Amino acid sequence: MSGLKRSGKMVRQSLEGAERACRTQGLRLTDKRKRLLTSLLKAAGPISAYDLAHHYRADHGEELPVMTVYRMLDVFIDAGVVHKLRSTNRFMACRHMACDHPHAATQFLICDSCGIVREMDFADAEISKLNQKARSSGFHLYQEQLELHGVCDRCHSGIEEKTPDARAHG
Amino acid sequence: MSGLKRSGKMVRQSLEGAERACRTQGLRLTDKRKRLLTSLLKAAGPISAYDLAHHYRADHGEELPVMTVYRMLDVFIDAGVVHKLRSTNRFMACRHMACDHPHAATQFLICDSCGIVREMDFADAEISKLNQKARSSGFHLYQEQLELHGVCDRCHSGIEEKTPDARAHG
DNA sequence: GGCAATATGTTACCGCATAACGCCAGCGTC
DNA sequence: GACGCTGGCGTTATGCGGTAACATATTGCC
Repeated sequence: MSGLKRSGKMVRQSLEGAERACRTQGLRLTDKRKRLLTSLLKAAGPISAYDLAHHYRADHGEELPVMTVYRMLDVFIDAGVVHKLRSTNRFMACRHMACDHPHAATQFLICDSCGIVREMDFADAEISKLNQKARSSGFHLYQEQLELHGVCDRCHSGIEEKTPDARAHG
Repeated sequence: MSGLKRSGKMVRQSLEGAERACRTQGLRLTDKRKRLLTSLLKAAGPISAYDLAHHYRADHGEELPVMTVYRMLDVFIDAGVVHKLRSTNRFMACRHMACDHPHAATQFLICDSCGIVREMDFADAEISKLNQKARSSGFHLYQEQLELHGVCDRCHSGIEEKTPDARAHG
C-alpha cells in the first residue's frame, strides 16, 4: 500500500526530510506545521483537508481551522513534500519525504474501490513521450503528475462489494 | 480548440449520434435531455453543471434544477456521449458524438490558463504500455481517461497574463 | 524597542454534488 | 377503468471542498 500508516521512526525520518526541504527553500517548519505534517504522515492514505483538520484535533487536542490547513498544505506542496490528488481532492505525504534526492514526475495509481494510492515513477522515456505528444498538439505540459484510476488487485479479486467507502469517481 | 461552439448542422448531427447511442443502450432521449444536450453542444468549452443550468435557462427560457442537470449528465456519460473532467469538475460533449464508431481511451489536454481543452487519442501502444505498468504494480486500470494539465501555445507565448479566468488547478 | 514580514485566526461566502422524498406520466395487466 | 410498476423529473435540505478579506499574533531583523 502507499498511504500506509507510518511508524514512529518513519515519521521522524520524514519530518527531518521535510525540515531539510523547507530549509533549502527558505520556508519555516513551525511547530504547528510539524504537527500537521505528523498527522498527515500518520494517516492511512490520502485524506481531505477537512479530515486532516479532524485528525489534527484528535492527535493534538487542539483546533486547527481548515483555512490554516489549506495554507499549510500549500506550503508543503511548494516544498515538494506533499502531493495533492486533483481528481479526488485529497492530500498525501510524498513517499520520498525521508529521502534526500528530489524526484521529478510522479504518477499515482488510485483504487476507486478502497481508495488506496500507489505512488510510482514511470520511466522518463514515457513521460517525455507524453510531453512530445502534447507539444505536437499545441500544448506545453507543466505538470506531469498523472492520476490513473482503476482497481487494485485486492479489490479486483472479488472483494469489491465489501468496501462501500470507495472514493468517488465523479 | 476543442470545445468549439458547434454550428446548427453539427448540433443536429451530434443529436442524431446521441440518439443512436441512447437507443442502442435502452436510454430515452427525452425532449428535456435533448435540450440540455443542445446547450452543452453550443457551449464554447467544458462547463460546470451549474453553468450548464444557466445556459439551459438562457437557451430555452425554462428553469432546470441542478439536481436534474446532474442526473441527465450521468445518463449521457453512461451513454458515452459526454465526458466529465474530474480534475476541473466540468463537462463536455464528446468530440465523436456525431460519428458512428465508438472510441475507447480518451486523453485531454487542459490549458490551465485559458481553460480550453483538446481531446485526443493516443496510440493504443501507449495506452497498453500504461496498462501494463499499472498491472505490474498491482492495479487494473478501468478508465484510461487522462487529464493532462499545461498551457496551450497561445497562452504560452506571452498572453497568459491577460486571461485571469483560468480554470483552477488546485 | 520598533519595524517589516510572515504565520495564524475569524468570518463569511461560493461552487460542486447528492440524499431523500414526492409527484406524475406512461405502460402493461387484470 | 383500476391498479401497480417504472422511470423521469421537481423540491428541499445538506454536506463537503475551497477561498476572499480582514484581524491578530509571532518572528526576524535593524
